[in-house]
Amino acid sequence: MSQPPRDMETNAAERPLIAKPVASRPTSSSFRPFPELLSAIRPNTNGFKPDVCRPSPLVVAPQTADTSGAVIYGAAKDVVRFETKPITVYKPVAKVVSKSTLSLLANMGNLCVTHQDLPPKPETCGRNQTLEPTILRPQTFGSKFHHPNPSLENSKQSKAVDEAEPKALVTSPANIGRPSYDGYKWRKYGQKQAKGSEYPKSYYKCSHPNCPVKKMVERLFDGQIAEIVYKGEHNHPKPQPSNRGSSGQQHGSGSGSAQQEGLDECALAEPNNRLVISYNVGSATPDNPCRFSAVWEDGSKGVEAEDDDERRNKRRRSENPPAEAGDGWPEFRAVVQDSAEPDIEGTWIAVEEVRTEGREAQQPLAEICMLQMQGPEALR
DNA sequence: GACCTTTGACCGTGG
DNA sequence: TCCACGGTCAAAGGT
Ligand SMILES: [Zn+2]
Repeated sequence: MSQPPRDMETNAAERPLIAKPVASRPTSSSFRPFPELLSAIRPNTNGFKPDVCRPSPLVVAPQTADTSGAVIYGAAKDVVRFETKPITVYKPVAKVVSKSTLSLLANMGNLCVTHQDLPPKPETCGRNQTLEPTILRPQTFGSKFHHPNPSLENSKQSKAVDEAEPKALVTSPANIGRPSYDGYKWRKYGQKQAKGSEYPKSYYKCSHPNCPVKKMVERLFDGQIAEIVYKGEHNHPKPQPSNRGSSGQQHGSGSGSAQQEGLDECALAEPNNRLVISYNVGSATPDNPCRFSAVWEDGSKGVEAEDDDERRNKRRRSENPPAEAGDGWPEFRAVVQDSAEPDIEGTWIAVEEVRTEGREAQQPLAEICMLQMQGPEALR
C-alpha cells in the first residue's frame, strides 16, 4: 500500500507548541525571575530547538486552550493574519523543590523526594550566563543521575545546565507512566533517546481516525513529564471519558468547574492534598480576561488573580494577599507579571509560598509562564 | 480482536 | 558524499 507522506510538516494545521500540563516546583537555583527569562531568550531566539521554533514569524495572539492544561494553539483566527507559523512557548520548569520546601514536604508525609545538598543560591541568573534555551529546556538533575556514557556527561547541554542544578526532585505519582491527561487518546509510535539529553522522548499520535495531531513528550527518569510539544489541531471533539479514574482521565479532577469555564488546569501533587491551579493565560481574550486561581483540593485555601485588561503591554506586577493560615498547608499567593519587551509578550504567574517565620525569601511553589514572541525575522 | 507499547530499522535533513 | 540526528514506520508482543 502506499504510505501517507512521512513528513507531515507540510500540514498547515501543524503548529508546534510547547506545553506542560503539570504544575512544577522551581528550585532556588533554577528559578529565574520573569524578566530574566525574557532577557535570556531575547538576544538569541535562533537558539531554540529547531523542532519547536522555526525561523518564522511568530504571532502574538490569544489562543485557544485545551481545557486539560495543555495549551493548544488553535483558533486565534481573529488575530492571526500576519504570520505564517505561530508558535507558542509555554515554559515549564521541572518539578523541583527548594530545600526548605523539601523539609516542609518531608514533614507532611511520604512524598517521593530525592535530594542533595543545595549549593549557595546564585544571586541571579545573569543574562549572559548562557543562552541555552532554558525557556524551553527541562532541567536536568546533574550528578543525581549517573550518565552511562561519559561523553554524554560532558556534553554541552548537560554541562550548561548542571551548573545550576536543582537538588531535589519531587515526583508527582499521578503523572508517572502516562502520556499526560489532556483528554484525548494517544497512540505511541516511537521513542528516542535525545542526543545529549537524559530524557527519552516519546512520540504520540492522536488515536482518533484521520486526526493529524501528534505530540512529543519528554520525560524525566522518574517518569515525570518534562516537556510536551503538540503539533496540529484536533479535528474532533475531545472523547468523553468512559468512566472515572480508569485511564488517565484523572487530570484536573480537583474542580470540574475550571474546565467548564475554559480554564487550563494543572495540579501540584502533595501527600494527601493537591494544589489545583487553573488559569487561562494563553487563551485570554478581551471578553475572557486573564484569570488565575490556585486552591488546595481540600478547599483549605485559595488565591485568585484576574487581569481585566488583557491588552496590557507594560510591566505590571500584582500580588494577592496571602491566603489565610491555620490548617497546616502552606499559604501561598499569586504573583503575576507581564513582559515589558516589545517583541515578547508573556505572562508569568508564580504561586509563592508564604513564609511567616523569618525564613529566607521563598521560591515559587509553582510557576506558569507563557511567552509569545516575534520570530527572528520580525526582530530585524 | 482491538488497541496499546516497545523497539529496531528506515528515511529525510542538515552540518 | 558522509555522517549524525530526529522523526517515523511497522512488526512483535502485551493487555
Ligand atoms: Zn485528535
